[in-house]
Amino acid sequence: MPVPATDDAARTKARSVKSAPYARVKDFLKHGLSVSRWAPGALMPSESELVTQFGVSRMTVTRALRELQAEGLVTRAQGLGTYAAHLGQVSATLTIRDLHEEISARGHRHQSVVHLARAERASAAVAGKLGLEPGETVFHSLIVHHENELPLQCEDRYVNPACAPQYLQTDFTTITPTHYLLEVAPLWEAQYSIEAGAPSAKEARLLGIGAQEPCLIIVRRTVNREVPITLARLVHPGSRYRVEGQFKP
Amino acid sequence: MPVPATDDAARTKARSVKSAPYARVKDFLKHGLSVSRWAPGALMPSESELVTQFGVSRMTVTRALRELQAEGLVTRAQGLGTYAAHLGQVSATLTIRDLHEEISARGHRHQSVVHLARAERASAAVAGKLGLEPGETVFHSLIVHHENELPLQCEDRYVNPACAPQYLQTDFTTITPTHYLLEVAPLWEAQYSIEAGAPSAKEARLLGIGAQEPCLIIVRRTVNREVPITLARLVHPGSRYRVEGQFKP
DNA sequence: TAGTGGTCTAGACCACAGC
DNA sequence: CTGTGGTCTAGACCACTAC
Repeated sequence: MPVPATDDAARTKARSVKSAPYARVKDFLKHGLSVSRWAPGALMPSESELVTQFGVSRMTVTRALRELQAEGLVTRAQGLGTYAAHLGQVSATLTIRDLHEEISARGHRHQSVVHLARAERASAAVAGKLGLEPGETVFHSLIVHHENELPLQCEDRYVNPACAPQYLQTDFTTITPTHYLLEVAPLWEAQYSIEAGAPSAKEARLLGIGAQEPCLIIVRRTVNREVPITLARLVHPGSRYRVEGQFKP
Repeated sequence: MPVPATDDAARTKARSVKSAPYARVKDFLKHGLSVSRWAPGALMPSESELVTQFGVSRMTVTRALRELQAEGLVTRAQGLGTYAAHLGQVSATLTIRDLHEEISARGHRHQSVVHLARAERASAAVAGKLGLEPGETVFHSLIVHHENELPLQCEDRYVNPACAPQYLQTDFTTITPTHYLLEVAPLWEAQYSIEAGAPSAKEARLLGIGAQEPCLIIVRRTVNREVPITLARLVHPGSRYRVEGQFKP
């Protein structure tokens, strides 16, 4: 028989059983919420109650509650208390990956065919959404992405030249616009909509599908620190693409 | 000249200018990330550096960094340091609201037509996804939701009876299944997929649309603490519905 | 051994809500 | 006035990494 239980083993065991105090408080509250111990809108234990109940300091309890608040499971109000949240609307996390990564992750080949990459004068509609004046210069690219030689996405994109002056010099056959723009402006906000619709005649031709085939259309507008960066319309054949996501409290 | 600055005024000004110390640290780092002061993957200032730089305690710095980590803007490793995150994949927040609330919020009328609400024996496919044995009892509802008398969603749903025994007693003309299930099981996880496709013949008939019309189809599976609750297929005419969301670091 | 993050403590002051 | 959350401090011990 080897040496008796080492410190390491004892510590590992203790950790796996007790985990961190703040996590124990958090799990206690989370579990109570999941079994409706506190109904939505009900008053939950105060910080000081949890302090005495768990025998930990207030900072520890505060951290647990703050994380639950960040996750949307409780709402807190100064002077009032902590309340179980109404989960009437569920915020799900939808991960939008760079298409090149997504295809590579599947072990498939990704190929970009550049149909357009030039400077244009902005139309009124485009200018409005990119914060430009109509007639100002705007970069416009039209790229069809293939997965194993099968067209997967038609990417029609307008870019604000002020945010990415080198945009047109990029080799889009090796770097996707999304990837390039992420490097140029790594922190941004985006609004998007997802809808089903028929492709335009041009899109149908580029994607090699029928004019009636349902397509998943994502329209995304990206801004960085109040400055609009880019406007993209991504059209996918419905039979070849779907968006997946999950919600996890 | 009026009375010298009151305490209140001084405090308000101080607050609006300085805000909370942890927020100042956070904003400093966030701003640096947005202007590429630290490129993705680069080493960022250590906690102790920030402590001396801002003249605050370590707990304050820690909080700022922990929140940035939770937001996915930095990655941290014990013994190594804090690194600017690669934002190769963007997690967007997609809010799925109860359809009744969504329609009401637009100031429109919502009407549910119940085409089916009964117990069935689970098929192999449904049983597998709900954690049941084939042939076990499962609740099945088929409801068409209308917005101002126009069909908007065909909701085909299977429910695990163990999670919602009273499901079939619910009056679905006044309470949506989503709303009811949220009350029965307030804390849950969901996986879903969004795709474009043609409706089935039955769905086309129920929605009053052509068999070729593109539809936005959401398939959602919901589980609560390892127990599958419900499986839903939501079919919307592409011309009448879209999903919107946003990403905000 | 030195530097990093991960966590906890025991106090403290403040702002806010309700009585 | 009391109780609530919101925040900060100055220290502490630990685990991990790299040299």
